[in-house]
Amino acid sequence: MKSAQTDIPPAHADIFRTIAAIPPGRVAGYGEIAARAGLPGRARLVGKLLGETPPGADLPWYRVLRSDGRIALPPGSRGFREQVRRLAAEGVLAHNGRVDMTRYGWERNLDDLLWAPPVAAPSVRKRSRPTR
DNA sequence: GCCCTGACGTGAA
DNA sequence: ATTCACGCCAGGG
Repeated sequence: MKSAQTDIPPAHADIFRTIAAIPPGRVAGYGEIAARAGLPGRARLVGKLLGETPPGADLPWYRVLRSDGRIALPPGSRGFREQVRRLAAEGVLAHNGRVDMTRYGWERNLDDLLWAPPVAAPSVRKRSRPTR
């Protein structure tokens, strides 16, 4: 019986589940999601699905970025700004539409070791430059 | 069936 | 940093 009411292909379900599993404050690439969902090389499928997914969906779609840390949506678009805002709300800062994957990436183990959090806060911290 | 178009990724120039 | 060509796959015309 193929009662067709939930026409959600298992592959899609796996992708959604994987996206939902991205830890808050972390981000992952389309390809990474596909691979984790057991569909290596299917990055485009992930993008396709998110494109079909309504903004109000109960899914952390904003934690998915391009492999280079760039936001995939058109710069300046509604969704783009929305994504930047949502990420910022989690502490993930984007500069010029780009996020530092070595710092916020789901798999940043390597960097984690190198980054060795300098416990004490340096008093000579440079102030963010005025604009840009 | 062919061609083009995507919230993509990677390697080469 | 940019641009191109491919690879990949689902849809649409």
